[in-house]
Amino acid sequence: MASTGRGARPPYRVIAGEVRARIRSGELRPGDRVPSIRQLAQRWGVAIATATRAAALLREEGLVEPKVGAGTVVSARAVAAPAAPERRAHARRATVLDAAIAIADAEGLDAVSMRRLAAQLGIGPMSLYRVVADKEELVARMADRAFAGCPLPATGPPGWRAKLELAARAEWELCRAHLWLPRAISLTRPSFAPHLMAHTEWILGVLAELGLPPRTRLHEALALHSLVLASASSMAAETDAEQRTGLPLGRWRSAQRSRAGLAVDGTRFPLLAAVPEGAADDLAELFEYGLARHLDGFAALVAGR
Amino acid sequence: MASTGRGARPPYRVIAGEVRARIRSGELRPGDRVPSIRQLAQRWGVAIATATRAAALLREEGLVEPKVGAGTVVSARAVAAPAAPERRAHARRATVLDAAIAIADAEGLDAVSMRRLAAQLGIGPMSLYRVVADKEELVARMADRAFAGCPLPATGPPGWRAKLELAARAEWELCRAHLWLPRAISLTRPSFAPHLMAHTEWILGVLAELGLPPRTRLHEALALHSLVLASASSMAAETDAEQRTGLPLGRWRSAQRSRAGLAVDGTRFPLLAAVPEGAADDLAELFEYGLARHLDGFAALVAGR
DNA sequence: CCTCGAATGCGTACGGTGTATCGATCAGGC
DNA sequence: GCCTGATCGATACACCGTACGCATTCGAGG
Repeated sequence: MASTGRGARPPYRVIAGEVRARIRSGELRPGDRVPSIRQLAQRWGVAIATATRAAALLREEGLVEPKVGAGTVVSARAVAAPAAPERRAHARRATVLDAAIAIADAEGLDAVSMRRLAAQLGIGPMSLYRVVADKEELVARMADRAFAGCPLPATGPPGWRAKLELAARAEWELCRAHLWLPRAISLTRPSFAPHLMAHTEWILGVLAELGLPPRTRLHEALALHSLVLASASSMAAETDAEQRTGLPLGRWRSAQRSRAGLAVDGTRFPLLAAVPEGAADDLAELFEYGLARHLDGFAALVAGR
Repeated sequence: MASTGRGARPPYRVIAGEVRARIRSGELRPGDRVPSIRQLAQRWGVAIATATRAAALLREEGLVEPKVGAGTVVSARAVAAPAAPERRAHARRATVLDAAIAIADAEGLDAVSMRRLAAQLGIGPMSLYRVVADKEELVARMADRAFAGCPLPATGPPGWRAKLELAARAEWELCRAHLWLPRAISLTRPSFAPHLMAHTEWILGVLAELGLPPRTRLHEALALHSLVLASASSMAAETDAEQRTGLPLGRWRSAQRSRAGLAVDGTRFPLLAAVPEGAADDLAELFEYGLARHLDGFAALVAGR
């Protein structure tokens, strides 16, 4: 939760809202010039940067189009081609996201703070907010960009099962390379980013030939996705904890047992205690188990109709 | 990551380490008195509380045994039974955890900060650290306590499938009641807390009759667990985002589409666009779909041997 | 009785976080 | 040379987890 609570909106939002209302009401019509940034700043008694932020908000919403040197006008209808500054921001984003991904890969997602990232890039922390609105958006875009490294072939192997396995394993491998990915994705709203959507689209394409109702197709695609993420986030939690405590899983378990004062050895949880040492260590094996069972079940569904 | 980085250990750990070294080296032998708390405090130039903390650490490790009124001596071998103060801490923990759970239920896991929780209880923030060592431990214990509200019958319905469905749905319902649970659990090391272990134990009990190798049994139990958590964490992310942005999923999607400048409507992702509106909204249905497919697949595995 | 270990509570402080705002400067159309 | 919008570095705020200091109390040996 941000420092600004539920009710108190920051000034730049108030200003943007006022202008937006004037546009909506028809007082300002398409083509009209909206108050300049300095006019806004003076009118509201705020700094230029604040007025700039309000203007940027309106621009992002597609309500206005800035003409450098000639003021800002109310845009005609929808957004035209993204203006030059938009393209520039897009280019900057790439380097910012790459740096953020590098940090997350090396030291985990928690190490990616705005200050740290800015320092890495040699810029001020606040400069990042010209490229992303939020930290949340930063993380979401990181996840999407990482997903770009998970390309699926135009024509995969023959058979739907091999194709689905391919897609699931590709995503799994991606999560293995970027351990922060599952956390970043589960923070995002489901299927936000374009590359992630492309992945889902590919799977939907595989499912299209099977004669299932569209609702079922979507369920299957999302279920596969969840399957990968669940295993991957276990793996991430595991290696993360291992790094933090310095103990591998086995040793940690026994340490916890004695500390918690639990008599785990047979008396309370005999079956759990009987599990062979290190049976859960190989998360990849666990993932393959879950995938196999799920696809077996799905095959039964497909064959059944 | 805590403020104390990798290298700089807090003083109380340094003190404890020093004493520990003297015990390990044989300079202090079992039965010998270790320096009193006040002696330690004076010797290191720290407050009594810090020396107490160091002594508490050694006590927890079972290296020393305090004799009230007669100093602290190096313990003979292992730890004796947990003393009365341990019980008192246990009782206090319950009220602390209940308060924390209440906050998390009402306002989400992020609203549970040490300060906030302490304020709720009318105590100082630091008093919490007498009951839990960490925020991490707090969250883990919260999850475990919540899991206590997920009791499974001694003798469930007939048939392994009905029993597994019962267990999975019980966990699902629990996550539905406590939306923060999936996040809290995935932060914890897998199967840490006793109640969670009891759940796993119950499932292992169901699987015991099927004649599968132990490794497979564990895989199945963990797979079921993951299945529930994956769906539940999607649900949590969804309702959380809905609260924050105030938009339900459908509206948010269209807003994002226009903002991101994506032409989603058919040109780039035709299959995704063709999915009926609101098909992914019912997470419960998605969960049931995943559960059914998985159990079908597992049934095939059971029948196959 | 006196002293010691333990528990408790409250206050302060440090270093971190995300991000709103300020003030000044840079680049380009009229 | 005006004005425009774009950009940057620095400051500030509120909050976080938690280490540490200090004062007090309790209950059990010596």
